[in-house]
Amino acid sequence: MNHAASPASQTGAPNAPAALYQQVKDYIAREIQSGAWRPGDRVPSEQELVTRFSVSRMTVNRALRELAEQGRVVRVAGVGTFVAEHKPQSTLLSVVNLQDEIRMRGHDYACDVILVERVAASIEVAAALDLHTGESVFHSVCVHREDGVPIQLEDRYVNPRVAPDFITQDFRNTQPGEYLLRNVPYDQVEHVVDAISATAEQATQLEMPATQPCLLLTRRTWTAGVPVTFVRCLHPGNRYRLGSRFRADGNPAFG
Amino acid sequence: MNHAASPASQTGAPNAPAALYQQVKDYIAREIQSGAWRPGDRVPSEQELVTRFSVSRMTVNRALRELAEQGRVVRVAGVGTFVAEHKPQSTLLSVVNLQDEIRMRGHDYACDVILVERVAASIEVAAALDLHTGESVFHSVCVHREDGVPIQLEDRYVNPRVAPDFITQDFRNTQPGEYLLRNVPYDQVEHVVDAISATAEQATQLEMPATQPCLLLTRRTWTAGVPVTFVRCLHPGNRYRLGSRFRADGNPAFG
DNA sequence: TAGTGGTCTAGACCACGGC
DNA sequence: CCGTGGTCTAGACCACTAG
Repeated sequence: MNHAASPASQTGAPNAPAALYQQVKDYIAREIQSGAWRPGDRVPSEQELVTRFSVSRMTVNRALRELAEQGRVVRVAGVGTFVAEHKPQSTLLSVVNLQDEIRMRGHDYACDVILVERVAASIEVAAALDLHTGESVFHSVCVHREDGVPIQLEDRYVNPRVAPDFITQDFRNTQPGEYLLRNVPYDQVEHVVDAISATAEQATQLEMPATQPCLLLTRRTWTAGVPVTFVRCLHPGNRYRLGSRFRADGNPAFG
Repeated sequence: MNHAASPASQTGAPNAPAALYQQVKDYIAREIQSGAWRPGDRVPSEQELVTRFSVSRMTVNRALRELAEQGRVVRVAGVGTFVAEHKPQSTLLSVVNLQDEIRMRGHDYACDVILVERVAASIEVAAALDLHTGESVFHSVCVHREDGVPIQLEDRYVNPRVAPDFITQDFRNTQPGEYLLRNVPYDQVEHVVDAISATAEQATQLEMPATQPCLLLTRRTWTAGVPVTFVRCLHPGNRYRLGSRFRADGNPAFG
């Protein structure tokens, strides 16, 4: 194995050998992927890998730490490293900011704010925002358009405790979601995707036939554990889809 | 700042101070989150942080590297580290293995294999699997059930070049997707989610009314760059949803 | 007590980009 | 040229777990 004095392992280097930690990582990943090491099997200890690859412990440690972050191995201090049980066959789908996504496609983005009001929380909204039924909440409805075509009907509820000035904003230039992102950034988010039919009113607002199935993206966000917003985004099924591309090595590349 | 001789920063330690790299990470994350450092702003160099926090460069490097992995900063070798442009408001949704998911809920899982055949690739299938139209491909159709209720109609095409024995398998005990996972593990995957209407035949197979909107999950997988399988999973909208919960600090926790 | 992983240090060499 | 980040080393101390 080549050492510190060896050719570059720099990002840009064209035909450079992989970084040492990456070589160790690849080796372990291959043993797991090939089935040579089964789930639950013990992975060689850091010290064993140090001697086997003739690298320092920090290098082996980085390889194992990153594999653990990816969920391929489980590390237990004082015990050892093990092949993760049952490669949780989960994959990731990306949910991107609509405005950025549309503009990145080079298309025109517009947002019609249909409604901004203060209402009493329904049972559902109160539960979602962790408030009492009947408490005052902010409510907004907008239609987002791509090149003039409605792409999303956004039905949003906002917790006045964390965004008291929401109701007094001028939403002609900044859409509600954008305002919240800038002023009440969240640190936790929950998403749910459903396929449903639109109501007659929703179909009208989205300028689509009522028979068209829709994608419903429901999102809740929190900041420091306090609910910020609860929003239902309704997309005509023939005008919107969620997608992702994922490479095994760790970094997802979305397209 | 406390040093090597300081109290534990071990995982298990109850009231131990955070690890030094974590403290540096937290500091930078706070400056960004609070808005003190705007997108595009330069983050102090590793050397500056080393002197400011009186820690070693490796420690600062780990903090910055992990922030870069999370997409909060962008690092350019030879130039510097910068606050990431407009936190690409993307979030992740998990797509989990259906069989595991159902069993994890404590429900009964079953799979009816409707069909396994060899067919000539249509234009669409040929494009998806990177084959020529009319080339021979394997085709299977199954219905997956949760407690007897159809949850997914799986329409799968398999590249015979990478899974030549697919057609000769006995799928009474192992379902097609499971066979592929075990024998032709993939290293790249693409997912797309749509909301569509089921055809009459599909509605019958799923034992659902034809008017019910459906979630269509289309997946393609590759191994070493070669397409493995192209599968369309159709879910009745009222019996299935995709969901995720994401914490800001890095590791998504799905529920 | 011996082995494990978790963290940290104080150096080091390298490729890159801007000056 | 210098400062930047990317990587690597050969040690070190610690807490935890098991025999």
